[in-house]
Amino acid sequence: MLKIYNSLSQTKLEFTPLEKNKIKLYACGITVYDYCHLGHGRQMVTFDFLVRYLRYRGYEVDFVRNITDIDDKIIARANENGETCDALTARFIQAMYEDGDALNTMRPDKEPKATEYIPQIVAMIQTLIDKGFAYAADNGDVYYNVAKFGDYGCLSHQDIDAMQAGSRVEINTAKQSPLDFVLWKAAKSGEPAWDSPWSQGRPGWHIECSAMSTNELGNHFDIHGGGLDLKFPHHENEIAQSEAATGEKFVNTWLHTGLIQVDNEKMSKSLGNFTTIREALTEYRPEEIRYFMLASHYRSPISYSSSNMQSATAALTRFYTALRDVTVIDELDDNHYEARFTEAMDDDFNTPEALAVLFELVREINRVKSGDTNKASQLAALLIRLGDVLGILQDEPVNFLQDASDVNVTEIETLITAREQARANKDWAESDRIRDELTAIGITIEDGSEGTKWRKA
RNA sequence: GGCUGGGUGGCAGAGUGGUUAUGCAGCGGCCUGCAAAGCCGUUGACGCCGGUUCGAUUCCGACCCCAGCCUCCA
Repeated sequence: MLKIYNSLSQTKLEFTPLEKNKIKLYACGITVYDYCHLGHGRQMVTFDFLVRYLRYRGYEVDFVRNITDIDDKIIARANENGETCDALTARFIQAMYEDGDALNTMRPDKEPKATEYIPQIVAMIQTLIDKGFAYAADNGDVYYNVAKFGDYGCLSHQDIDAMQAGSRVEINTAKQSPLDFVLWKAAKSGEPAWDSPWSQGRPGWHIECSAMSTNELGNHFDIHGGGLDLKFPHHENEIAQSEAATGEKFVNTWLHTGLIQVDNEKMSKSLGNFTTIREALTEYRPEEIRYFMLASHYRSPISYSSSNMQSATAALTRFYTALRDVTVIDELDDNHYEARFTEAMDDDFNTPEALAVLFELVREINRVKSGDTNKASQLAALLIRLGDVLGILQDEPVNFLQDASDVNVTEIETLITAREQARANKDWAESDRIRDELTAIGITIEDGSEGTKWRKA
């Protein structure tokens, strides 16, 4: 029984899709004015294994993730660079694909862009005005009247009065209340603008997602997610917009991914403590980054640190060492490992628990490896298949362990051959000297019955 | 100040009203020329104070601490 934690009810609930065996899922994508950092990466990886698991579980998944390609920051950055918004966003959309691909994440089924949904956005704003939930101000802006939506705060579990008391929103005289948020923003001269009944302008950030999600997935769909930092106000505002406009329930399950921290603080653009995905990839391999993210529950904060990354490397080394020299063949029909893996993942996508099951599989493989090679092969096939659900363990073990990209294979093999000669002569001093030499260049040696193997330390 | 999460062994990180998480590190053993890898065994924990209970790390309450949100942010 699949259970998912729902931010609305603040409990783990049995998950039942609206349509039998079909899940409609929307994730808030990124605003493309800069390179993605690891926080974005975690969100991509989380939705990726989530979709992989749901499909593995037999559901048809319609996965939509938007791209915000018009917004104040995009305009500001394009101006700084002296380029058009279109040129800027095209570049960073391309970069986003490169980063997502590098992390072995699948592309969403649909990726609506805000600029391609202006008519739908304008129509939704008009509906909100007609129904009395929004008002056009004299300056050409349109605002949502938060006080009109009775359930406002249902997701962040705050009431309007408390929010106003703690509000740090700047004074904006065009708004009737500080909590009201912009649906349509009138353009200043030189800014990109679209026609609307209220002004030449552009959509607010929140309305985009309401328009794109309901147009792609229907007024009422299964799962909507994003980073925890989007819960308020973004997702709260989406609920207010969508439910007011359609008169229907918007989303059944709200799912939020935990944030990445650096030195006990959130990784973010504004704090400037972020590492971009491509920067991280110069230091670590994609699978290590992915493992690092899988090693904690998706809702927990995780700390990007060298020691945590080293743990990821160590764990993957153990997996690939077990898989090395095992011929993978058809696996056994039934076994308790897969059942336990599924049980763990069914419990709100408990990847740490699922990985623990995979480690037990590793131990079993290592136990039978030298005796029952047939069984080892079957278990290895299972390990690789379950690893694929998490998006890991798909590399050739030797590729991972030797990572020949930054290593001189010829030099290593020459040294190993020389060492084997010394060992044959029982010249242990020379043998150990060569091993020290290999250790010095970061290579670990393992003497086995099938000869000497090496891997990066 | 309000609203969310969370505080678990040396580190990371699951979980549970009484019983092994798991990985790394440590210790003992096997294997090895010695190592490495692997296997077997093993030490070690639940923020603080009360309460409920035969029994709480697990439930309840207070307190302390940490993070996120209340402004754009995955």
